[in-house]
Amino acid sequence: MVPEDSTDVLVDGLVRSAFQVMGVLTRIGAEHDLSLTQLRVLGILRDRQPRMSDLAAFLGLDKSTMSGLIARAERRGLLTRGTSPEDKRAVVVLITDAGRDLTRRMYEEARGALAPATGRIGPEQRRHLAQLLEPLLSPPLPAAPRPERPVRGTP
Amino acid sequence: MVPEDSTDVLVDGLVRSAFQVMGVLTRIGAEHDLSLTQLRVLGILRDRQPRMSDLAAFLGLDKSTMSGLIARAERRGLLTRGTSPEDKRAVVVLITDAGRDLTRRMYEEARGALAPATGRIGPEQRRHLAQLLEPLLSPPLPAAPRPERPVRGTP
DNA sequence: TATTGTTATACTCTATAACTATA
DNA sequence: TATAGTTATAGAGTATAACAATA
Repeated sequence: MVPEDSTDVLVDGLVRSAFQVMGVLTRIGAEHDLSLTQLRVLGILRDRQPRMSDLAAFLGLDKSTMSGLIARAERRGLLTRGTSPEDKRAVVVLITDAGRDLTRRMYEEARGALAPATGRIGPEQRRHLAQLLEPLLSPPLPAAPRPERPVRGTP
Repeated sequence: MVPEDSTDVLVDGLVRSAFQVMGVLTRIGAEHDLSLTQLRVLGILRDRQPRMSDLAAFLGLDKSTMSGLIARAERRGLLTRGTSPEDKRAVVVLITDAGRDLTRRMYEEARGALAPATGRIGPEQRRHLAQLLEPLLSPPLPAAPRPERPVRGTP
């Protein structure tokens, strides 16, 4: 029995946890006819109005992939495209009320679906786990950095 | 400032961590022309010989999806299909030496790619984090439950 | 009859390449 | 010239439906 390296056991746990969480989110998304990526985009848009290129860079996707993703979500009325006043080439993406509602519902469902897991430890431990996780997390997309004032979408 | 619920902060951390880890695994898989699902399948096969239906159930995918996934990986020589002696309808999936090598390399790359994150806390804390995570994890596919003895593949 | 797996089909996700418009 | 975004195209991932073989 070899003594286990602390990084190895942690990475193993993080990977297994990640697959488990992704499984839940994928299923919940699918129940609302959304891909995991679209669900993630909606989550990002809750408090941001990024440009197409911001989203593509953050998600590690090609800009052409974003075009299709955003187009399908826009067709469903979950978000709209707006123009930036500062750069006429840019397209900013804005969540709609319908998109916001759906997103809220899905994240509630995710909390419920993960409850059997998170409920296996006590509230103190949950807080402690969240605190230990925190330093590992990459910074999210900055909230609403651009533009200063909300932008008019095309309804 | 509303006091945050312990479950909410934890779920938020788990979701962000999951997207981060999936991003790393997706990139590493892509660098070896493998999808996230195929990378996961190879990881599962390291110490198991599941049937197609076991894999499909565990991954939450349709059996027809498995057929395509396994066919593409088999064409690349990463795994083979074998037959079960107990049930002539069943197909068991076996990793090849090439598949095992590639899998080991990819998981090493993942450890390296996650090192900047996991290195932000000390070894004690890494161990502690892994311990807190442990109770939340779903049980993996049982290791090599069927068959008792290894099965002959079709080389 | 029910289960295991494959095939045919259709749609989404994804990247590459070529294009337009703006900086 | 370089950057932001769209469109055309092609391959992989996915599910549904229909099917063959075995239980």
